[in-house]
Amino acid sequence: MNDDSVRGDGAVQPVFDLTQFTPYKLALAAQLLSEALARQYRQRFGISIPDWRVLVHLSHSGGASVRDIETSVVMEKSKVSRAASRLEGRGLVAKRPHPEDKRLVHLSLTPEGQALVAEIQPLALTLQAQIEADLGAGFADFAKALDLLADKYNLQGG
Amino acid sequence: MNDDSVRGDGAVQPVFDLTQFTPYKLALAAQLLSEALARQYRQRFGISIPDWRVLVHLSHSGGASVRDIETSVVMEKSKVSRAASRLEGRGLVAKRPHPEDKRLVHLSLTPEGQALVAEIQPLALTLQAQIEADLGAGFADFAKALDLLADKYNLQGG
DNA sequence: ATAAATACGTTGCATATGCAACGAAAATCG
DNA sequence: CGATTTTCGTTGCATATGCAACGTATTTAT
Repeated sequence: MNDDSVRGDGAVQPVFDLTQFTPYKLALAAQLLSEALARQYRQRFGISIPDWRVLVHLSHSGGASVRDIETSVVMEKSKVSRAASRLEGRGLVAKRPHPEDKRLVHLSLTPEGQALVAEIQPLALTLQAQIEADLGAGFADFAKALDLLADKYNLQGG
Repeated sequence: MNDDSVRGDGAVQPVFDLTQFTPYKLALAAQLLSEALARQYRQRFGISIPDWRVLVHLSHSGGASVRDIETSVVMEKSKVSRAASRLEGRGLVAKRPHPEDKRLVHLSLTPEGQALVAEIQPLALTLQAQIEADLGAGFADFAKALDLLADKYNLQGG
């Protein structure tokens, strides 16, 4: 990444190889893994990754507002809103007005939604186990590094 | 991630926390880092990440076809084609017919394109250095893990 | 040599996305 | 209290994306 080459004018121009650039590697690994996952979710259950994230968060939390999901799974609120509408249309999620704060929309899984999550989770757990096996002893450090980067580059460039 | 909870019917349902799911963490870190980078590129140079990838590859290779870029930086050919057209429109990239194979479009940087790359590269190198500093001794292993995952999940789910 | 199959790059189309604007509701301030 | 600000969720709009289809060119097979 950092070998230097001398140009005709004598100035030094670092040789830059995109494939050795960490943000690129990170984006690539994330893209490939997401695509692999998305293929499964889509083919077998007809849901997208945003859908999946909403479903999982609702399963985990037992119910949440759009804003809750926006912050906890880091999705634009419009993306959450649209995913929720899609899922409601499929009968997987119920939208109810919040009794105390009428601005909020309370989202929760329907029984059908719970059943779907119960079906998909094993796939995710299997993938997780596979990744942990792939990375072996280095897995914990890898996960920590991801957390560190996400924390450091969360809003702002460092 | 793998704590189990017992449901009313006696069956065991693993508790699944999206935020501990590695594909999610990976996607999140990649997204945040990409956004930080994209902000800089866009604000200061008016280019997108696909544009940047094409520019860098052309700088590194000295010239390439759409297909070359598609495979080496893992971008859909339509994405490459559109980025190349945008960049041509801005005078940063030249499109020429390939002399031997008339199916190919030979892309190369114009002097203006070279100048732009020379301006942007320091930003990228700085970010790279920062990331390496953030991760410290663990950087090399982290990079290796990314390569391993990208390799393993390249086309297919493992 | 001719036909069929493949490769390359562009474009049309349907969908997904981010962002800003909006209306409704709640919180804060004077 | 009443007025202003802020919050929440949805939607309109411009843009970006993936995928398939297409025209052209080359390679392979007959």
